[in-house]
Amino acid sequence: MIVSKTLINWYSNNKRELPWRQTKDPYCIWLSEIILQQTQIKQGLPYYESFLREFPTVFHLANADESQVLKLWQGLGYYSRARNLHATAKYIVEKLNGEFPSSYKELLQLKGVGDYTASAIASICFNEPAAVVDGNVYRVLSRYFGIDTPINSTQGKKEFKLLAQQLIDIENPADFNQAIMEFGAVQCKPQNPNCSICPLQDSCVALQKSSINQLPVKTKPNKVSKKHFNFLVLISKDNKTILEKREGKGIWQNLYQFPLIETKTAVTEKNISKQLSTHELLKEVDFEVSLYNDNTIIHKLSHQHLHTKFWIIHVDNLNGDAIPIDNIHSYPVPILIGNFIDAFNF
DNA sequence: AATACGGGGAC
DNA sequence: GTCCCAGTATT
Repeated sequence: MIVSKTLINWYSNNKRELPWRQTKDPYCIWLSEIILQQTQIKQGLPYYESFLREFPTVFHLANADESQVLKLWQGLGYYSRARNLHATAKYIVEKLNGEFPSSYKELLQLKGVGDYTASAIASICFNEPAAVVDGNVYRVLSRYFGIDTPINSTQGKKEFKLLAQQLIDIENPADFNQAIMEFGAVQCKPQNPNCSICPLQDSCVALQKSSINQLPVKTKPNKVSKKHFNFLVLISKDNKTILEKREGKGIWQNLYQFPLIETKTAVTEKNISKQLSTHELLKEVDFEVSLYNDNTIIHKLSHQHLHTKFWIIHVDNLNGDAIPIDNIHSYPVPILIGNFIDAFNF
């Protein structure tokens, strides 16, 4: 693949001199990779130096106290990395005689080592053609191939990993992996990359389509939206009520609920009464309304908080769609409704 | 499939 | 403020 060669060539001419690039010792590579997870080189570099000074080998690290490791990690964040680092060092010393696993598959078993880190160590130290996919690789590939699959979706992770794996130079996986990452960090950077000096400018899809700034696509974590649900618990003198089936998409499809009035904001009894008098089910009907729950029930779904009020509405009669309250348990209902039914003394 | 997990750098 | 950074573990 010509792209792979171009990247490796660019790397040989442009790579920064970094201490972990002077060695293939798995301990050093492992340490550097853990430190650099979600961490910029500038921030991680001093920690790499101090860790190697304090713990020159995996045996030194394994013999330390966890608090000593955490102290040295102080300020770097994501402290589970430090705890896993220490635990893994002990594991390697005590169970593996101080010898690092040498394949992607085995490395993946280590605490704190995921797909990325296992690939990095396997390729750099053991020449295994396991493609790394980090934030840089997502950016380079999405732009070069013009792929807009969200990089934080399951689909995207699969797709980009496969693409990187197809692209990797099996003759030189170590340099290819580091090349594409370094290229992403230095040349194909997030903001305002200088594409006029890019060695891939002639074949970059995003550049042709002027979509460099649109890629990669990352779906925003949906903010939790707040909704106000008002359920109308209608009760007739002959002990009937009304349940409605939820149609269409969205939550609770095909489940049953009391007639619902969704409002933009929380409503008062006075406020809801006004709406009720014109409601389809209550037109020209005498009714008496009261609020069941004084405290708003906040039902939490993944991306919605449902601020819920149950309004008890007594009427003389209900039409033919009403069901006997005694049958209410035969209908599938959301937990929110089910909890109310169980708690309410019909 | 979401979410928690840190802190700093770049704009 | 917003986005991003050589991601992983847990729910």
